[in-house]
Amino acid sequence: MTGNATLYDVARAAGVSLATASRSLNGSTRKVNEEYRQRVLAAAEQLGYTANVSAQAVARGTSATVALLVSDIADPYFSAIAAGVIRASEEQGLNVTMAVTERDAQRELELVRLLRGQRPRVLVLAGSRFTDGAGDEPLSAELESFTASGGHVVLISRHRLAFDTVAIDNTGGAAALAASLVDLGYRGFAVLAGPANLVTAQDRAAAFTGALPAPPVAVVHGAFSRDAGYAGMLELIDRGLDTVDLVFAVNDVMAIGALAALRDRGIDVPGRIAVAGYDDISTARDVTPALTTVRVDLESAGAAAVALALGDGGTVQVGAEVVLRASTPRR
Amino acid sequence: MTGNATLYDVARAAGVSLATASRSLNGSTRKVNEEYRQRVLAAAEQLGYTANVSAQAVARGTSATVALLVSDIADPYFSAIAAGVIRASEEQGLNVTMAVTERDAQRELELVRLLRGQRPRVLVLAGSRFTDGAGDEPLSAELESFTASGGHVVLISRHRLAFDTVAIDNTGGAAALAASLVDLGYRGFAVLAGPANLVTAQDRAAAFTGALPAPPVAVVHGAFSRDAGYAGMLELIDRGLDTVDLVFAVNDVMAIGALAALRDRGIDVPGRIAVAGYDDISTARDVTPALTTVRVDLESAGAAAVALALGDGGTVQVGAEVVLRASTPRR
DNA sequence: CTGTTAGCGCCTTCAA
DNA sequence: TTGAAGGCGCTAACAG
Repeated sequence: MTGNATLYDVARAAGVSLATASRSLNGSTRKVNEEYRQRVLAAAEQLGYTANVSAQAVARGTSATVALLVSDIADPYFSAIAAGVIRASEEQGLNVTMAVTERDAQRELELVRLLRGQRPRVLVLAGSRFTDGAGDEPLSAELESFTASGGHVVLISRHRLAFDTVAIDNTGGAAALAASLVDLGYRGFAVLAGPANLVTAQDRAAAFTGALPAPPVAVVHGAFSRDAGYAGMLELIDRGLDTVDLVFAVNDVMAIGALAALRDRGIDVPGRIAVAGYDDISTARDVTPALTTVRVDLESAGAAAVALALGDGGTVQVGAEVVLRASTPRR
Repeated sequence: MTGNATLYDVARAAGVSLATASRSLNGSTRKVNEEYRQRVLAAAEQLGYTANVSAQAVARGTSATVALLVSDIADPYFSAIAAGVIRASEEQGLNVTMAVTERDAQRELELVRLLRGQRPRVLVLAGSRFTDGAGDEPLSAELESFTASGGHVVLISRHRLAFDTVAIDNTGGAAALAASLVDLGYRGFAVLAGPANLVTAQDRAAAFTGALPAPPVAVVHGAFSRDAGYAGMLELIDRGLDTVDLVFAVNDVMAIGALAALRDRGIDVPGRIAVAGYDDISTARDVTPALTTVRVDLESAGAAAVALALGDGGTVQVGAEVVLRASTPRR
């Protein structure tokens, strides 16, 4: 067989009209003679027919797809979210298409435009906004015109924009973590605060320091990555951390980088200095010492996003829960 | 603005014909009066026009999409591959749509049919086949009729099927690892061999044991996951590993599970027993002790898959390189 | 170089 | 219930 079988082909093979074939294959309310139906199904099977979803999308004016935009799919944070989005989408018979922004606002805007071209039913944006609101304006406009044309937009963890959103509890979790650590006896804090212009990073850092009895000894900014965590920790070390007994990294990936830096410099963790992160990515429990962190159910967040879009919209919070592990023993 | 602007709208707004609008917006070889062109562009901009890719796909008879099928996107192995596929696709102006099989052959087949419906230009299947060939037949048929209709199929790491493939060096790497370990003085080996019916797992295990001077002391099967690695290691411990001085897990995720089990049982690594894995996922270097493994550049493999599809096809090997770390010191 | 006009594959009124 | 026919948004000959 060469070339894809078309609906017309199966209709002819089954000896029925196009309409009947369409109705028995993809139609909504079935009202087609059972015998015809069987003939069509058989013909389709025999010809290896698969409906051309593009054509369906054009004809119906809407496609069965969910478009997902993430910063970096290799980052466990986003791959967990993606897993949730994909699972929930598939359950609803929706396909997901996906693109990665590499944390570039400009690129993000382009990709949103591109994805809009697919006329997806839902557009999910995961990843935090920038605090300076750079590029917010055109993005908002783009998203608004998308919703105006019947699409659903769901934001994961970026509360600055006015769309349905799955909020991740950054402030509550960070504050609770700070409280727990103080409770454990820690007194001198340093913070690997991540990008100064990323809302999520800033929220976590601010809530954490806000819940401390005294201001942190040091705050270092850097990218949201493992390597930046490593570099930031080195910087902290070089600055001297005599009065520091705990380093809080605003995400686990950075915390793991920090652990590596401490190890490489021969500084005992948690003996000399304790470390805590945020997110509870799966490797958090596998590093040594196991990392104290704040658990966020990212996969649920992803699933919630599509549920929100397909449901009544609004905002939903996914909780954050402090998970104390070996990296922060009682002091 | 309500509803999506259509090409017809912008043509009218610009005072030109549909064809001219099409040509200046999406046309290939541009041969349109610059003034008209500007007018069209302005109108498009003003109306917030985005080409309906579905309509384009229907009209052109081909879509600009790459469909990617992975076993589990939350698994770092697959998310690295996905990152490569996405990056390379975007560089070529292709969108990627993605689905996850959850390692279920039946589901995989369904998803392939579903994805075919999108008439993608390329279909990338990542993830190993089953040794029993279960479900190979219908899958092959499906893939063949896809290629027959002009699509490109690329398999990543599953050499049993006759399509273009990005082969991952499982045997060479495993053999080299075995040799290195023997060289380091290890003599008693146990293998966490993963699923008995997964080609990749089997290849690695077989090549590893084949390169050993004597058969391994023990071989345990289980899923390809962290938890299965943990469970398998416990089983090994319970069987008694007096003569074992090294455990090889056929992938890093399992190896990390094994490390956790050893830690929980208070067994010193690498003092009492050494551990090695495969893949060199990014956390391999962050666990303690850092994991000896075999590096496979998964992201390159993903990128190579789309290059292959867009190029001349064939088979490409991505190399494997032994990476010795602290988990396997000289004995 | 521009506009007209068939389609692309499918869905969906509208009569029959 | 079935079939014929128009239309979805866009592209690609085809004439002008």
